[in-house]
Amino acid sequence: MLPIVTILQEATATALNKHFNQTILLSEVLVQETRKEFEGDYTIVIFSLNKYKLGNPAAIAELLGSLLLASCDFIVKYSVVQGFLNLSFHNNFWKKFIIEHQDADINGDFFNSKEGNNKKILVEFCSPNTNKPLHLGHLRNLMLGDSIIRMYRAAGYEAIPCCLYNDRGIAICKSMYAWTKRFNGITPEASPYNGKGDKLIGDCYVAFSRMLEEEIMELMNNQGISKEEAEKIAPSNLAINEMLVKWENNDPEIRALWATMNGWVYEANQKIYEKLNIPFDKYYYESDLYESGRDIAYEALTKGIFTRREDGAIGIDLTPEKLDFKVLVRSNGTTVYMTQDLGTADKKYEDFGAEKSVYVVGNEQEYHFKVLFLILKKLGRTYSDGLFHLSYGMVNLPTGKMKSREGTTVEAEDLIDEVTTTAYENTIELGKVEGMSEEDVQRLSKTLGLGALKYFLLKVDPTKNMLFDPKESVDLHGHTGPFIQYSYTRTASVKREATSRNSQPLKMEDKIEEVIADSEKALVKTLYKYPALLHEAIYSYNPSIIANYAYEVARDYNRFYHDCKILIADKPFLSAARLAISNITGQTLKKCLDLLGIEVPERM
RNA sequence: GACCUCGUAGCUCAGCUGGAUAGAGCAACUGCCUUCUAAGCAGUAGGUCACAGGUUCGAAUCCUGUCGGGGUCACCA
Repeated sequence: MLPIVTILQEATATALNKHFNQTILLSEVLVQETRKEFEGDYTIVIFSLNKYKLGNPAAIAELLGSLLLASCDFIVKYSVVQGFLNLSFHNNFWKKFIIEHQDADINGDFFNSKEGNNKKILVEFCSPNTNKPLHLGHLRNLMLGDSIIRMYRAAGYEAIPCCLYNDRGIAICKSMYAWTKRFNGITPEASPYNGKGDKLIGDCYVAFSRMLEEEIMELMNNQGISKEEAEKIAPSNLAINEMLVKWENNDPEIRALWATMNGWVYEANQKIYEKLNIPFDKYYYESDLYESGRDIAYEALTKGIFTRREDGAIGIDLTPEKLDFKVLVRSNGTTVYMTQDLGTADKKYEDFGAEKSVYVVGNEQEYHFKVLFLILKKLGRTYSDGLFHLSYGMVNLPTGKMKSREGTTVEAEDLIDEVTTTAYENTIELGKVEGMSEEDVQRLSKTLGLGALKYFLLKVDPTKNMLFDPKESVDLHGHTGPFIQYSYTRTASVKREATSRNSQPLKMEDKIEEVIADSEKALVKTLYKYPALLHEAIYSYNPSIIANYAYEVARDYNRFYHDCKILIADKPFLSAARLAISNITGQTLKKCLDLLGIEVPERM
């Protein structure tokens, strides 16, 4: 089924082409929903055709109106207001939609498309370091990545979630060194960590910074040297550099410590992924990949794509692209971050052969990915056109920026626990626990708490920086996840009640006029838009489109619910129609939330 | 310094491929539960769409400039 906008564009172009013997492009025909203060369903903006010099807009609108009325059987009337042609659809059009979709299921054709044709798309997200716990920024990342995966699956792609662990390097050495110095013998099982090894490692990382600061202060005071000089000779800094060298030389002791401490973090993170219900199909580790781009670099050098600079460094001159010379192998023969990414890109393609590959990474790395993709293209990688950096904005706190070294972060796990607790308290307070076991209440609280958190982070345009207000994130009213979940439970409740009353489905012969009155129409029109919005959300890698649409559906439904009695004993056809609308709404809300990774309860 | 990005109600955000009187939520104030769940609905109030020019039938939306916030510009990751 073609989207209605396309149908109207085609009908308009066909009618006018014939009448004026001109070629009007579909894309030049502007079709939009009629504003609610005017009569009509869809509007054609005649001004948009000005460039074809067809004549006075009002006259063209009249003409087009009569042509469309004749050619499109679903149009029942039209009106012209200035240069706007407002088209009213026959109630049958909406009724047909309701009848055809009253049994639609979230796994069915209406809610999913096949446009992906089972093509593979790899989505890398989260990308944690192993030297500290996951924080709020990772949560935004995780939820975006998960939602992208879900949206692509709904569009018929084979979407593969993967996670790259930055498990080596100087940062991990900092935590390791601090642990040996200050925490030796303390394991995640010890108090106050209660099994949370990521927190222990995070504390080590912070401890290292303090230790180093103390040393630098002491050196500066005692030896009267500058801060830069003090940094160079501070024992802790010397020690971690030595550690890094030992690690690279496979020193058994260092490697063992490294493996143990990383293990703590993997375990802790895994628990969080499980809590969030965000699984990965594949994990990559920097420690396996960090030298993998070297061969590519040397090969590119022989092909003349890369060049050797006078100082011996190998890289690529991107000044023609108005970028700089990018070094990929240092003059001492070691590789850089970008080189590793070249190797990783090849490895991913080797593993999955995905035509599309998305990196969900913060916008501070835009330059990095711009250069990376450009180099891969110059290297002639066939997959390079399918690479996309989903660049998302930072999450700020009311108190300012998060800095892990200063301990001003919001840790992911704490936040998840907090929203769950708040949801629990609210559920109790509202007296919604009747007939529920303690276990039910716990499960509901988790569903609602996570719903609130995920929705809060996903409703904002991913490319924009956002402010995280802890109070607002656990709110259950208004433009929130729980509001949408609540709206779903209303549909579920109506459905249960209808089943017990044995309501019959809507049939074609049921009265049209009463079935789609004004009270129902706004909601039906909103429901009708789902496929177009899914397409738009996928096309723009933007789950917030789905989030905001779900809110629109929920709001329209609650208005409808308030204005219309759904289960009316004396008017079975009307009841059937409203029940059908309610059911479609329920599935739409469930599907939208599912695309956002949010579960729905049946009661709340 | 150069480049990128953002600036919409007290706060958080929609709207931005140019279209009709700029929309929500939160916060404030008013109403509405004997009814399919009030985690809801309806209403009041709140705006020079940062500012100044330009493009045109029409600009929150496009262009230029100014101001303000954020980011990037490594042989760091």
